[in-house]
Amino acid sequence: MVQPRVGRDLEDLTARARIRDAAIELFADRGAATTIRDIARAAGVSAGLVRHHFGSKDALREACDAFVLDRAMSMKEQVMADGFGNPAFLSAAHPTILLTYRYVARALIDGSAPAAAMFDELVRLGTAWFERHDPEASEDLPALSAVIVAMHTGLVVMHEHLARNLGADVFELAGYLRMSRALIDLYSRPLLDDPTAAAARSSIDKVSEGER
Amino acid sequence: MVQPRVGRDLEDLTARARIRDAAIELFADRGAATTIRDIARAAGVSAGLVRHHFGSKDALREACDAFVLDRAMSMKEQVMADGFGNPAFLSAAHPTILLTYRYVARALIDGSAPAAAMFDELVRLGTAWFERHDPEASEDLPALSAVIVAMHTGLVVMHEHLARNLGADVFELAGYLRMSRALIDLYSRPLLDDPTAAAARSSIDKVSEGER
DNA sequence: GGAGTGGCTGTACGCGTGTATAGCCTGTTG
DNA sequence: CAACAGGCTATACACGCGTACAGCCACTCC
Repeated sequence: MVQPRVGRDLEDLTARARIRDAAIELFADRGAATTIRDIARAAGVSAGLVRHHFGSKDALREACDAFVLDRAMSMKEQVMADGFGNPAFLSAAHPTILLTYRYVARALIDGSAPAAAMFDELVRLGTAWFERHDPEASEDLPALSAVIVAMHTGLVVMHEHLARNLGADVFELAGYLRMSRALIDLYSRPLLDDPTAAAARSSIDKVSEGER
Repeated sequence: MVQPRVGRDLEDLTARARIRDAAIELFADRGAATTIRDIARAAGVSAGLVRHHFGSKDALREACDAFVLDRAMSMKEQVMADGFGNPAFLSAAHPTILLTYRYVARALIDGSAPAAAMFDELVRLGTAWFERHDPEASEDLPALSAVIVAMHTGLVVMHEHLARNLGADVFELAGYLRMSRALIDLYSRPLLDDPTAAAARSSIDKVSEGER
C-alpha cells in the first residue's frame, strides 16, 4: 500500500513513539486526568497497545516524565553555556521547547517527583547564578530564586488566561514576543520606589519581631 | 444530648455550610478531581446529603465558586480602598484569605469560568492602576498587568514547591514573610541593567520586523 | 514450509464514580 | 394524637476507568 507523505512526520514514527508523543501532548494540557483510551485515540492505536508497550498508565507517565525532563535538562545546559543575559532566550519560542515548558509546568501541578526535582535544581542554579553575578539582588538569594522559578513556571501554567487577555497565544511568536517585552519591562524598571520598598520591609520586620 | 464545645466551630455550622466549607477546602488543593464521597467524609455527612443540598457535583462546584469569588471580590475592593503600595498587604496572611487565593488559583487551572472572569477583572484593575500611578512602567501596560497577574496566581499554584525550597510553608506566617521580602526585592531592584534590557528589546524588535 | 516471535486488536472484568430513589427519624402542625 | 415535612442515610444502577487476557496477523528463521 502506498503511504501518502502529507508532511506530517507522525506517520513515520514507530507506534511506540507515536503513543509517547500523544501522551506527552495530552498530559501537558489535561494533566493526570488524561485517559489511556484518549491517548490511544490520539496516537491512532488501540488502548491495549499502550499497555503492551508501557505496562501501565503510571509507567507511561514515568516514561514521559523521563523523556521530557531529559530534554529539559539538556536545554537547561544549553542556556547555561550560552549565558543568562543573552538575548538567545528568543530561541525558546521553538514549539518543542514550548511543549516541554507546558509539560513540566503541568507535571509540577500533578505532583510529579521528577518535575519537582527539576524545580529544585532550577532554584539551585538560579541561586548560584545570583551569587556569582548579582549578589546584591537580595539578602535572601535562595528565596528570590525560588520565587522567580515559581512565578515563571506558574506563568506557563496560566498561559491560557494570559493568552485570552493578550488576544494572542503566548505559544505562538507574536504573543510570545509581547509577553517577553512585558517581562523585560518588569525586570528592568522597578515597580516599587525606594521609600515604598523600605516601608514595606520595615512593616515585615515589625511583624517578624512581634512573632519572635 | 450534650454537645461538647471543643473550640472547633465546624460543629456549630449547618450541615449545608459544613459541606460547602469542606468542598472549598478540597477543591482548593485537589481541584476538580475531588470526589463527592471525599467531600461528604470530610464534612461528616453521607454522600447523598451533598446531592440533596446542592443537586449535583457541578452545581456544588458553582456554588463554591460563587461563594469564594464573592469573598475575593470584596477583598479586592478592600485593597483598592486601602491603596496598593500600602503595607497593609500583610493582612493577606489571614487563613481565610490564603484559602481564597488557593481556591481561585486552582479554579483557574481547572477552567472555571467565574475564576477566569475574575482574572480578567484583576488584569483590568492592574492596567488602570498603572495608567494612573505608573504609566512609564511599560509601553504595553495591559500586557504588563496580565503578566503580573498570571505570575502571581501562578505563584500561588506553585506554593507546594516554593514551600519545599524555602523550608517553610508560605501559607504560614514565617514562610509568607520570607516570600514577601523576596517579592519586594524583586520589584524594587531591577534584575536587568539598562544595556542588557536594551539589547533584549532590540533582539525582539528584530525578530518582530522579520515576521512583518 | 512449519514453528515461533512480537506488534497489535477486541473483549471482558472489577472498581470507583456521579446520580437516582426509597425510606428513616425528628420536630411541627392541625 | 395522627399526619406531614424536611434533613438525612443506605442501597442500587449505569458508566467510564485501568487492567487483564486470548487471539490475530505478518514476518523471520531453521
